[in-house]
Amino acid sequence: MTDTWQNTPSELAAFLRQTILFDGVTAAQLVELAAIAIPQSYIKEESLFHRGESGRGFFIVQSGRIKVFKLSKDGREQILHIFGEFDHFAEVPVLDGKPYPASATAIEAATVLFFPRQPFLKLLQQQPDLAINLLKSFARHLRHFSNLVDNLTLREVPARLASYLLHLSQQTNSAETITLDLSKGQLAARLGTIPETLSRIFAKLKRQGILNVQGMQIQILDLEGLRELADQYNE
Amino acid sequence: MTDTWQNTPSELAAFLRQTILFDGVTAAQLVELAAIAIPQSYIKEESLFHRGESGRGFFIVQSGRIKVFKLSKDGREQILHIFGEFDHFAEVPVLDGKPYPASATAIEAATVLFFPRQPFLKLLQQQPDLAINLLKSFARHLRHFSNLVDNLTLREVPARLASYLLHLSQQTNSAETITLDLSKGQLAARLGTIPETLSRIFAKLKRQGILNVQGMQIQILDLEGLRELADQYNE
DNA sequence: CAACCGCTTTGACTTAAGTCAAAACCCTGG
DNA sequence: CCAGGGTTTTGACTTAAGTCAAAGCGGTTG
Repeated sequence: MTDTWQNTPSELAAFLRQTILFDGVTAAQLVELAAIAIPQSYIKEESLFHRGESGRGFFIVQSGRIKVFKLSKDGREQILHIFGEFDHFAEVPVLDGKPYPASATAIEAATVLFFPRQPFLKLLQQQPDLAINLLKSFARHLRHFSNLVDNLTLREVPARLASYLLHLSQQTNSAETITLDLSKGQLAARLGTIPETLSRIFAKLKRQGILNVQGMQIQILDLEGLRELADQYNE
Repeated sequence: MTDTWQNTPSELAAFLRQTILFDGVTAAQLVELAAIAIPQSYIKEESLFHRGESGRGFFIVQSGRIKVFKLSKDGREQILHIFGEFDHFAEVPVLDGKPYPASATAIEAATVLFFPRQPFLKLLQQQPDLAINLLKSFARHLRHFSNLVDNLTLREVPARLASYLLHLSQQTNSAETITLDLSKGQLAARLGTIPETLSRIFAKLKRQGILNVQGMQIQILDLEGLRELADQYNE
């Protein structure tokens, strides 16, 4: 990890203004917040923190992507969440003072702003709007988790993959052809499975004429079929 | 569901004072909160709300227990959380205005206080301390979920059961012999499995001399063995 | 006290998904 | 342009856990 200092205070404030977390915060408050933020940069695969470490503060992503994940005793990985530009994460330890419940690693080169716990807590108490914003963001996370649990335990892997692809295809309105935003290995960890299983499911969907797969390029040949698959319960 | 009105305002305030959510709230504020609370009572197995319904408000448990759960398309149930006295739940829809992400049912006769969304939101904005309390409680829930995910996907059923039993035995300091707080069927749904599987695991642990099981009474014969089992990663 | 209903257990079987190992496939960098 | 490293795929096999059906076991209630 490298501390970076190329952000001028006003650049920082301009960036913070774009995050949902600080939406509606006054200019003066934004300056205070910017004052406690510590810019950091991470190279690909570099770890931000490990499960169990004491929670020194939380992060906002300026560029790149960060994965938050759990590891099983024998090393299998379950990705809980992937955060990109303007997202913030690891606020839980800020509030309860306990250790990070999961680990975080940059899946590509990334720059983040680090907000140390104590100074941030003080600002949080002074700024009710900020607390409400944070509450909304927690609500979003809780929803995400409740979704994740039902995906992982109540639906099988093909259905999870189908949902994921449909979700991707909605985001990129290029509909027909989509590009995976993760390596197959990482996608497996996101979907709660292993690369071999994922690979086999891709092969099956190809055989069934639902998809065309070459590398990270996925062509959806049978959208309806994919929807049906996902419909083993969706959102 | 029955509306009940036997709570006098001061009784209500006295009760609210005991919840973590309203810890540190001034007496005046407590009165305001009590004024918007609607006491309700539910019989065993009665539903409080279903996944997908619009989120009209949240609840605090006065007595009894409520389970919050997800259902798979073919009817399998995954319990996300069980709430007891002084606990509050379903605040997420209050903050984001979206539908309930899961369903809730009384697992035994219960009385709850219902707080309608809009009036509560107004109070929330006026009371920064309340917002902080709610943030802490969200933090607790998020931790719970992150734990749940790793249990359900990274550990197998015997380990989950072992953890559950150890957890129970810690709560009730009666160590050796514990009483399940859920029927076996419900326990299975909590652990992310089905009654048959749970039953078989109990049988195996009996055979191995780790447990003695008769009905809801569990005797831990080999604490160390149980710990090892759970140690396929615990918190 | 017997009939009945719901929970729990047991048995036999199926299946989704994981393991282990080897081959194929890309790249990327010298 | 080729070598070598990581990633992905394929194959053969194992295994945890689910399904379906039947039996066992209370325990409540008329």
